[in-house]
Amino acid sequence: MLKHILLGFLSYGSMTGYELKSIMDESTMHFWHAHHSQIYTALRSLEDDGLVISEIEDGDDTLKRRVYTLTESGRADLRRWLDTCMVERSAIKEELLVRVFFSGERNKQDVIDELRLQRQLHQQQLEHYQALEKVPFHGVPPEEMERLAHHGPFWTATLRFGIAYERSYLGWLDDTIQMLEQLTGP
Amino acid sequence: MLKHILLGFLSYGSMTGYELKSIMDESTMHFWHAHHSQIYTALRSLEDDGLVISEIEDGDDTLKRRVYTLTESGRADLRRWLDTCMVERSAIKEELLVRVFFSGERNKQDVIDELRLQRQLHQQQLEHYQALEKVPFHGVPPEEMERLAHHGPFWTATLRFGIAYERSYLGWLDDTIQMLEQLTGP
DNA sequence: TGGGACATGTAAACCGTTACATGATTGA
DNA sequence: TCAATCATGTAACGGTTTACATGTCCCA
Repeated sequence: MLKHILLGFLSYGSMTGYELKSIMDESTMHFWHAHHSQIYTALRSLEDDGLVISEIEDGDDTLKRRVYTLTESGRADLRRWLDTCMVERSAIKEELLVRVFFSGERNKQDVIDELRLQRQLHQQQLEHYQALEKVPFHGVPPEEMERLAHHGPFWTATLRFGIAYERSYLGWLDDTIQMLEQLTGP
Repeated sequence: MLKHILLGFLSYGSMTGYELKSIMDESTMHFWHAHHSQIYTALRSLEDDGLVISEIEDGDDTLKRRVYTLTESGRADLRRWLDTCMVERSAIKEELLVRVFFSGERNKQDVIDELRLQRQLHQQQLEHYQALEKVPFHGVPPEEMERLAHHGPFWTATLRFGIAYERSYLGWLDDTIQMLEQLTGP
């Protein structure tokens, strides 16, 4: 998955590992994230497979930025991946739900407090998405905007997913907090 | 995470790896899943750490069922884990969103077809949850129901999450399909 | 001159998936 | 006797996280 994300971003233009990490933190963060260590090793592995090539940016200064460029083989691999439709749902892994599931023996107020904290976090996340929605092409340099304009609707769609998800999450948290408050016993 | 799920189920009563896999497939499946291979190795590792003990069920027949039982140490570990509140949101990893994000160069109809297939899958999943909701304590043997009754509201809460999630997912898919249909160009 | 952003990596540990592998029990 | 279900495991591989490790550039 990460490899295809990297190929996807490199299809927009050549970039360093650091830039890929930054752009992911600004855009795919809410549906796929990766640590910088993972990105650097994935890029090396993509290079071993001939899907990208790298070169050190003009070596007149000591700061060595390794710029990665998509190869034809890499572009073909990306296209093949995109053209192969997903035929399953992607599975959810939500730690909070595991905790709620096993919370039958916990102190009721502790559970409520935990859900209220999560409520805050998800509220913040919702506000973050809503702010991003107002600034289309956040993180895209102005000179690239025109060339990438036709990606806009797709980027916006993923953002709308995030907004719908957080709203639904907040609704569930509110319902569950209310249910717990009405529950008798500890 | 998986280890705490196993400890959680073993806190209800002693079980084999096979039973733990079955019970997970019926209950935590929609927010955490694991393969049997992972469960068997995790149980061995929990035993190495002294959190569970196992014994082969009365050896008069050749069928060897290894029954795991929570130790005091395991129970304490579970309690410690539950008493340590989560202080971050759990991150999402949704492959479909990655695909949508990079779908700007794809054939529009292919994307719509992919989303429609996902629509079917999520519709099925919603119906599955709605069926489960009507049968409280599905998968719990009748003689255990009373003892586990106070877990009911928590189990139901996770199911309600699943229902809200799938409804929200379906709404997003419909919106996104509609957006794509109105989009000009290939 | 110190801190923060920029920039890149390695190593170990851990988690998760897929494939391989075996064998018993039960009911049709 | 055949298939489904019960039952348990190992091995290889790949993905992910955490910690360790280093050094530059630029601004205050």
